[in-house]
Amino acid sequence: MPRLQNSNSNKLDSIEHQMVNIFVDGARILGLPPSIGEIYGLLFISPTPLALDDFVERLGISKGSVSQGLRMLKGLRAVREVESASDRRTYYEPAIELKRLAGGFIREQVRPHFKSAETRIRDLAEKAQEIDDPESRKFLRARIERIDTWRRSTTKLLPILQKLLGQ
Amino acid sequence: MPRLQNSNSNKLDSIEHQMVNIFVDGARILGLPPSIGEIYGLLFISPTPLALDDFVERLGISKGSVSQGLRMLKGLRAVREVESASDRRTYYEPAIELKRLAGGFIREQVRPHFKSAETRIRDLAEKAQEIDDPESRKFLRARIERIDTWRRSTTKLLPILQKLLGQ
DNA sequence: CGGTTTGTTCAAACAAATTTGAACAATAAT
DNA sequence: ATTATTGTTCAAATTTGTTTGAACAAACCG
Repeated sequence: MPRLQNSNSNKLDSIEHQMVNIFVDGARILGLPPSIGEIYGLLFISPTPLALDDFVERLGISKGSVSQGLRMLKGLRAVREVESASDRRTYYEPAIELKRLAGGFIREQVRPHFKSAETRIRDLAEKAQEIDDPESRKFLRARIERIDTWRRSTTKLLPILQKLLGQ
Repeated sequence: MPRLQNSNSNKLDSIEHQMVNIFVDGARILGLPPSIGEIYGLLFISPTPLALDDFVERLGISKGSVSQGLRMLKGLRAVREVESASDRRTYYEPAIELKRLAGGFIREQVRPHFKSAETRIRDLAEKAQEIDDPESRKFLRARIERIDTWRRSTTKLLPILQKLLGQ
């Protein structure tokens, strides 16, 4: 049976909706699922902490999505749990400092890739030594060296980046 | 009818394969399709420029994929056309300077998002003025201001980033 | 010309990522 | 103890993104 809704409960109002969309776009840039953007976005404009059911109701997405989304956002240090003595539920607050958000993203999403790239490049360099033709070997070595230079430059840049986002 | 293959033609050898995989991973980090990584990766370890059919044969992917992939890579300035007087086909060479690659990616994939975000944040700021409750209005304005600060910081960072990748 | 080569386009097929929802565990309330 | 509440898990369903391949256009060749 459909029930009446007041203007603030079940349907996102226009501003909330626009804000959430901006974050969905932001998530897309970062290669994160839309639900992550929705959840963080709603939290970002909420004047009070929110619990799982609030996201389900106001975003109209499943409990499962919200649970997984919050887990990922916790991993990214983009949300924090807030304890509330009076309530069994876990409430969440957004982290809103760009530096911290960038730090979490770099740690969780960027560094692991670079770490695995390091290994794979080393493997490749070894294999390249076994090549017979000196011409080919030289060329390949130069290319592998090039990628590794990229990797090093970029890795060194990450902390600088985070620092520059500090203010 | 299956035909015999020599060891350099149809099947990627082990090193080529490993190198291509590294680039497929790289593409994933950047949110680009695997085929883009394959194409650029193969080109990166090729001592000579390659034409469309070379990619089709050596990567075993369709002509359509290669055509679209090369178009995107051209847009990103990650590959360059090389003219060859003796041949009708268009050959490609990779751009291998990190600075240039980063520049292309920023221009094509990052800036457009920021540009559209700018508009959407402005719209949002206008809408926020129409809110009646002064408390809510104040809070929302602060949040919108916060996002816009993020946007400005990040936008200002892009050229610096590119510069720092210069060596 | 008519045939061949080269490359593009785009709807359909396919693959991968995301979301759902029902089953479940854990804890609290009665 | 029994029921209600809160949150998790994960296989299946759905959605989204990627690749394919056949049809086509353009340029060249004999």
